[in-house]
Amino acid sequence: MGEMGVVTRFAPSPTGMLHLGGARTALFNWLYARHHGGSFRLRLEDTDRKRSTPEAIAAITDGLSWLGLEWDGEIVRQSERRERHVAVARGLLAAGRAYRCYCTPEELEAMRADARAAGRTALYDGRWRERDPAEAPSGIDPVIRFRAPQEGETAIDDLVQGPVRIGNGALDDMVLLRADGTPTYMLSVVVDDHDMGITHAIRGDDHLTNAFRQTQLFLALSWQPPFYAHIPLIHGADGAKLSKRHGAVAIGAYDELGILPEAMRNALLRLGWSHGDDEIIDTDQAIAWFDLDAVGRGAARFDMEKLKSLNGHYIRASADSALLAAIEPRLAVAYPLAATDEGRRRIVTLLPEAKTRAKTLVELADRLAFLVYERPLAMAPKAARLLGEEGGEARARLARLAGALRPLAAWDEEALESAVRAFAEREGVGLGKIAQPLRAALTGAEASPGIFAVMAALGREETVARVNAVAIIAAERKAEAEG
RNA sequence: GACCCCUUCGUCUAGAGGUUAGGACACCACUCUUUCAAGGUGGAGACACGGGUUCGAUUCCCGUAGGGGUCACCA
Repeated sequence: MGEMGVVTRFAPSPTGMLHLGGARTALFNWLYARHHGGSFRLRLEDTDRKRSTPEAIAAITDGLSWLGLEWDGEIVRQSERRERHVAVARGLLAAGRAYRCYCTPEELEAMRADARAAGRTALYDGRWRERDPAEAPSGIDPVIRFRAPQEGETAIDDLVQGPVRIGNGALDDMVLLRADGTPTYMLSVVVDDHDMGITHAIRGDDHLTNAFRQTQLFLALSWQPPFYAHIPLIHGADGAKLSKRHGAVAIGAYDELGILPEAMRNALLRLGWSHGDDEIIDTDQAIAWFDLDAVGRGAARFDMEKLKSLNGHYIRASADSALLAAIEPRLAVAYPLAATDEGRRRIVTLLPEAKTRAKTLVELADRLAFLVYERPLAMAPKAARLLGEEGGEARARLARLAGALRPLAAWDEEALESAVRAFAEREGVGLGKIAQPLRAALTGAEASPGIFAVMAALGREETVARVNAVAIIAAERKAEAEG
């Protein structure tokens, strides 16, 4: 309910992948828009055509879709709005709020080198600001620079950072139009934010100083700047800004790891934002609670372990059908049986048990894989140890157990449990003495979901067959050796 | 270097001028138990430092240190 008219935007440059930082920026914009009943726009800042690729665009839209952050309206591609940007720059030029600068790149470089050597900030010194264009050297295409205010200061009332101000002397006359006539990012952002009616620009705080420059431009254009909210960056394990070299991983990698989008949203939300002691916050709750005033100002590091813990929670809360759909393809790659009715039946039967044990879909699939193995099962070393040697007591007992189980009237968890317990009593051993070798025989591993659930999922035929595969053969070999 | 921002357990964080400084993940122990998990119970673990202001500061102010960000005809 809320004030209509809130318009946020996620405005990445499609030059690489969508990583955690970008994903969180998108999430915050999306949440803020949804919370206020406004709209969330997607804009591609592709003014640097050389570096913008279709692959990168797909990476962004795929990433957002996976995260469940639907944008409203059409995607705006900045490169397609070039004429408008140029027109605005020309207007500024005509109004005397911009001017032509004929410096060569070499000249600018020398200027900066001098400034650095003198211990000054390497700002453009405005050498063409008041110079007569008649003095323009021939053969040089000029850039158009903004005639920025040199006195006073520029202030923004940032929704996260609070009031921040900077002396105008710390800013220089930025380039609006390049020598080839194309608009720069700084111009495009201002024009597009205005034209799109963006009310709130929520972005990483690496843009904080840009906000001052952009505010100056808005003022020069007599436009109303949006509210700014600069959220702290997510840092890598080394404490530095996430970048391609510093652990920036594409959001899609988390999908491959078996992370659920809702867990990712929850994790990202809790990075720099909190609501008292609440940790598990689903998306509806997040929309209801989210606001900018609870966003912290310190950079946070991403913790994979916490994500996995959250993911485990959301896996446990997921419907079995959804989990089946997610893991079946993963399993079917190696085990075709997973994609059959029988395979699916086994998986679905065991899912309620198995999902309490997995922190990722990959783990879940791994723990369920034994259900769709072909016989004979490969035994893990520890599992083989549980079985003991061929002809040994453990295997002999398993052979007797198979005989006891085969004629069971009902084949469900409850019936199986009482049958096995009764068998253990008859044998005069603890349940563990039966359950562990049985687990090895049925799963090939020493750890698995509850053994009765495993048997129920495998079904009578497969259970008996797997037990006999390790027990009968061994017994026969022993008989052979003795006879 | 200049400008700007930040600093509570290992990590993410709550918190208020007076609290046993709370929670979560991770860690340890116990419990449950057919294994492994999950669950339950308990434990260890933090206010960067120095000055102020104040009856009292971790909280407010100023410094210091440390960390981060920005200084392109990239975005």
